[in-house]
Amino acid sequence: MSVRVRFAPSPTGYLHIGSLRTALYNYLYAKHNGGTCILRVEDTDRTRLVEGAIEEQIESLRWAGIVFDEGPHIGGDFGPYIQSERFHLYNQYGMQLVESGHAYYAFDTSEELDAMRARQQAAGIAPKYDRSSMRNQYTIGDDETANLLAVNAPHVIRLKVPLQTDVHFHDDVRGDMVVGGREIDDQILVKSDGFPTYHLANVVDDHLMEITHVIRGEEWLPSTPKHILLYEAFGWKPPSFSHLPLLLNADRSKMSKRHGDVMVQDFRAKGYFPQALVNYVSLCGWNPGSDREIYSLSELVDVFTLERVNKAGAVFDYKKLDWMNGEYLKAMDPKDLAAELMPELSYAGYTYTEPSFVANVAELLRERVTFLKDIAVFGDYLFTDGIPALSELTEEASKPLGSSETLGLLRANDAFMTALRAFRADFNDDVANDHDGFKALAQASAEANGLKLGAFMKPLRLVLTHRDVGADLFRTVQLLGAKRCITRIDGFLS
RNA sequence: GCAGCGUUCGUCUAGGGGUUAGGACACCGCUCUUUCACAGCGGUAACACGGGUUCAAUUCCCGUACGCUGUACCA
Repeated sequence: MSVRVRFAPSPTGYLHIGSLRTALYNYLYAKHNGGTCILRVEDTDRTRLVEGAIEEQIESLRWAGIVFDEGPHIGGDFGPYIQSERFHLYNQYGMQLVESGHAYYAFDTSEELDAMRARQQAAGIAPKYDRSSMRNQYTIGDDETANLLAVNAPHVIRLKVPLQTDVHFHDDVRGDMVVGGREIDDQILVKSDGFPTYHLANVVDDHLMEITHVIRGEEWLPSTPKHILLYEAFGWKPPSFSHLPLLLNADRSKMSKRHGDVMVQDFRAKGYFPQALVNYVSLCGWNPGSDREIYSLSELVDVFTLERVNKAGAVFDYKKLDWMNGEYLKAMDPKDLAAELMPELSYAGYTYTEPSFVANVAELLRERVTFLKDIAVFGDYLFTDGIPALSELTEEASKPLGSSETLGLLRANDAFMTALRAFRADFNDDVANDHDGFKALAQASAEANGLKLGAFMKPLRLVLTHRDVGADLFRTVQLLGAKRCITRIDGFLS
């Protein structure tokens, strides 16, 4: 039987990085096995719906390179793929369970439920729906039940968990599991508003959509026995389950917004490459069994197996993600980098944006930044005619920056000023394009005034770029071109 | 509280009855160098604890501790 997996997000907000990892593993597993990857929207809770959330999540997934074979945005033979469009199905299956005795109506009010839990708490018992003490009805033919239903008394449908039997299931990540029936609560299947809960809708849809493998976060492990019970009640064959370890905050709690940016769009906005984010996240909770760490999406498809998924949660390491992003930055084709950089440059209003020039700049500067877009800031002096004024430089860009005070000190430094004039006198287009000639001129100018090469080059960089740091100065000069260099030197000397 | 799950360097992890317990990020040092980086080289750093099984346990078993998740008419 061919593999069919699903990623089933709830449209309650932006796509979480943990959800991206879950979607990724589903995708990798499906593609590794030549199977089908389905997107299904689980919007059974109408109170938590967020407008536009589905679209945002699909877009984030698309950005990450995860493509689905079936889903609300592409269709398929098992649709609709949005649960709110399938509500009629769940009611029908809920009724079926009541009729077969696997579920029952319960008419308790929330006050009664609260009181029950309070009693249990006081008695030190685990809170669980107590069928014997509550006002509920087990049989549909029952007179009182019929009367209550006739007057539209608010009610839910609950799963009738067999107390005496243990529920067994196998998890492909964690092995064989067994949970005693007495530990499982009589889960609400259909809410009093007539809408199904996740548990019912999820099982019904996984069955109807012929899902073979459920790959989801570890937070679902405790409710899996309920799902198994539902499959058994319906007489359906359950899929196999894999519960993924959680992505954690530095304090090892479930990764959440309180501790930093955790939405995929946050990472996107910061400038991470989707390939880097996907690559990094693939390694949180799984490993390929080798020391290699850089994998493209299709390479991940080739090597991904559920057997190599870990059991323990993984703390998300933003620093390692940064490193990985840098690896991608260094590996990419400068032409592509230039194309991606272009919007930043036009936004900043820069004039030197000829693609091959930008590609050269990107190739030169990418060694020293984490994000591509940093090049636009870090190398601002390359993209304009006028040298950016010290005061105009952003704080981010000015970390290793000289100050106007430094420039003043330079002007007071006779040895440097004389050397700079000597350098300026012989500097021309040829020098700007000849590494050895450039170095010889710089050296000669410096030494004639008793300066070491470094004591000349560093200030020269400051004069030309208004920065203390940057790429190799010769290559910088080459990219700047003789004309701009001369203008800047003259500007400083005048 | 109850239930389930988990526990190898700070972090991600490899490994697995006999290993100098390997790699990566981070950190530190050195080299390179006109700066900052990059790179190269080197370094600090881990099997939670206690019992058992065994000639031998970090690895298997049982406890304990700690952590996490769940315990909703949320998903």
